[in-house]
Amino acid sequence: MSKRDAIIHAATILFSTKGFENTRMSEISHMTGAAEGTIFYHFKNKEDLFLAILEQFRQDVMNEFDLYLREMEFEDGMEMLEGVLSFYLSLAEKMEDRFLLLHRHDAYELARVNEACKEHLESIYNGLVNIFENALVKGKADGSMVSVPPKKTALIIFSMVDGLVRFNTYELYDAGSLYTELITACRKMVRNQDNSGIGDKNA
Amino acid sequence: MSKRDAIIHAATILFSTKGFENTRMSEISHMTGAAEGTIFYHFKNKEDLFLAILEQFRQDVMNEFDLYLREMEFEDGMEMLEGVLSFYLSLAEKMEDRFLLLHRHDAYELARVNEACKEHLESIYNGLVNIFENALVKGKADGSMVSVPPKKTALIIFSMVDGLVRFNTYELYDAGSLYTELITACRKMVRNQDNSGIGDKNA
DNA sequence: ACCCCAACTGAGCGCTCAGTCGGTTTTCAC
DNA sequence: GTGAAAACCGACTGAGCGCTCAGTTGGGGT
Repeated sequence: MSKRDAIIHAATILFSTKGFENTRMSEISHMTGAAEGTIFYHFKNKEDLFLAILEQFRQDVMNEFDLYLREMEFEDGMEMLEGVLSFYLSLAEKMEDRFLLLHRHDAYELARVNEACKEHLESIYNGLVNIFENALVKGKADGSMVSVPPKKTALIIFSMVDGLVRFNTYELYDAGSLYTELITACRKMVRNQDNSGIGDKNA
Repeated sequence: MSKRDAIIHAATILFSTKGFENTRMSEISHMTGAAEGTIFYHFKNKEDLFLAILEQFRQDVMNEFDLYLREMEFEDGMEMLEGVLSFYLSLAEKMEDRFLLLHRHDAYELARVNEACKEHLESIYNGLVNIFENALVKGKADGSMVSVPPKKTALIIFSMVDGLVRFNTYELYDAGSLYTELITACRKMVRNQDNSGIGDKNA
């Protein structure tokens, strides 16, 4: 592992757990065994290091999803949605620290003044929401779901699952025990079962 | 308005928009006209000031909900859920800065080392989730909803609405345009009508 | 053997900022 | 009016931190 990679790795953990501001360059240095000067040799400043981490995260997440979607074959949109949901949750567990990074405010702060950062963030979010949206479009086409506005519904589903992951990292509730309820809730939201008009056929 | 109140007010805005770490005591001083020494006369340190803000927020939110629930009379649980949802969203707009504070990571960070902070946070979240839960229990009792696990469903609904508010503050999507979809989604999740055997409550 | 240069080093500079302290003003009970 | 306490003030301190820079190292090319 090169010094540069080691620095990115250590900084990811520290930025995630302690936050950008609360992480000292000296800590990263100490954790990697690299001198402080070395960090500034590879990254022009602390902010630049942060962006490198974000970019790496984006690539890794998208790669994971690409691989997953390529190797899976879904019967219909409903099945795809469920698959994508649970894969998202497993990813959030597997890459826990970096998801935490996304759930901090540091990146959004930086995005206000740094165009590159804003692009990274939007690209990450759009990528994720698109995956859900694709499932919804597929489900609509094959009749496994009712006709819902795909983009908006995707956003709602995303905010739901993202919120749960957040609960977990905040350690306020055990979100893990909510996974089955989450899937059930999503299914109810979009399933095609009673053919009523959208929501107004009350028994 | 006393100096102390002015300090809390200014600090709330600054902590919300700039974050705890990024807010200088000198800024709070400048914004209020109070000298820096005065801030430390009223609050023993920066952290203590932060906790005072949190506590104030908790009280205000709970007061608002108490008032709302007292003056409203709901036909059934379903109506209550919708009312509570939209009131939550309007509150988030009205108290935008303080909700932003809740969506930052500062408080959760502090909660790890500060017991009082953790208690404030849990009390805020439990208070909010309970409100949704009460609506679900009511709906279950009066038959306007299917039988769902109230606590878990309340958590899911809460994470959904909270996620939307977050989108808004992050300015990534216009969550406002999603409000009607949100209500629809919730209704589908819990409504009592002919379901294909999942939850079978009678009309 | 020699050079070159990318990689790396770490002491230290310049600055920032939470918190202090000695003092002044305001308030108010008697 | 008087005294004392509460409220307020702001220059100052000192620890901490991002970043610099002059110098070292080591491996590959000739």
